[in-house]
Amino acid sequence: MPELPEVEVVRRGLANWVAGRTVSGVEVLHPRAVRRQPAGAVDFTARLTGTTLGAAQRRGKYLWVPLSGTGEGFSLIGHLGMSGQLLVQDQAAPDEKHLRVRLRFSDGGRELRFVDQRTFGGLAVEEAEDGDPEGTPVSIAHIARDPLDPRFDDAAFAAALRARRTTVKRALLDQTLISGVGNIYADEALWRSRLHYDRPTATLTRPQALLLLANARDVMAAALAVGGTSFDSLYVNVNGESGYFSRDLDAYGREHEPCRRCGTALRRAAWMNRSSYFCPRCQRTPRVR
DNA sequence: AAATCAGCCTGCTCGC
DNA sequence: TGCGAGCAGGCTGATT
Repeated sequence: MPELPEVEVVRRGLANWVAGRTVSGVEVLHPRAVRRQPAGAVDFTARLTGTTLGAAQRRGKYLWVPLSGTGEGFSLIGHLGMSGQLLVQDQAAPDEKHLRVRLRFSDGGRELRFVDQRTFGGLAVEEAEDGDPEGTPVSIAHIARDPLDPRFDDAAFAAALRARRTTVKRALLDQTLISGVGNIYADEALWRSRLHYDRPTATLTRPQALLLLANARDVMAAALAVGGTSFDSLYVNVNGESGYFSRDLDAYGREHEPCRRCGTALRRAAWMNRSSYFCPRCQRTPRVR
């Protein structure tokens, strides 16, 4: 499941392979893939056809590609959801089973395909938020900056985190507070910080909040570095089977395996319809809830 | 206003 | 072998 590092790999791929190319044709094979387009697939196709793609941008897990020419002022936005992939493919390559959207280009080169098994992801063409100098699309503007963004404000984050009346993992997954963090990197950052997922945010000290942020940033940067090395330049995709599961995870998916700090068997707890992996010794359960 | 959570979606694995 | 349950879980929108 793509989180910030995986989406960043895709962004780089888009910047390398589709920037500067003009869209000659659009095919929507599943309407759900463009459900965020208010006027539907026909409108999506019309707005995209004939435009030229710019350099891909990213905030958290969202991507957007500014359009020029007939699409000036608009962006193609994308979210991979749980299972989305953006692939640069030969036109002759057979359609993927879960191919949802196809973009062809006027140069006759490889096409861009949006493939998504579970259709939690999607594409849309959207205008920039009014007055935003960075051209952030409307539906992305409410998302907080991510920790790899140079303009992320560490001190403001620490203060906002401590002001919340919730628990720390919920806060990490709240994309309006900090973006890009998903279930995997949340568990990794908490393990590195020796914090239990149910720790009330209000009980964190400022140094603890800053340490948690630093750990989240570090683990995502380290994953991005690994993702870069295993990135297959033939594709602009995240391929779950080709190396991203070999990341050096310390917590996620390691139930019953020894903690790399203290040797205690890690546990998995059901949490919010998902799982939390933690060390019961290093990450003590908060006494008061 | 902030916090919470059902629902969306498909493929795979497991137990019976 | 078939079948249902459980699991993977980010985000939207509704509710409290």
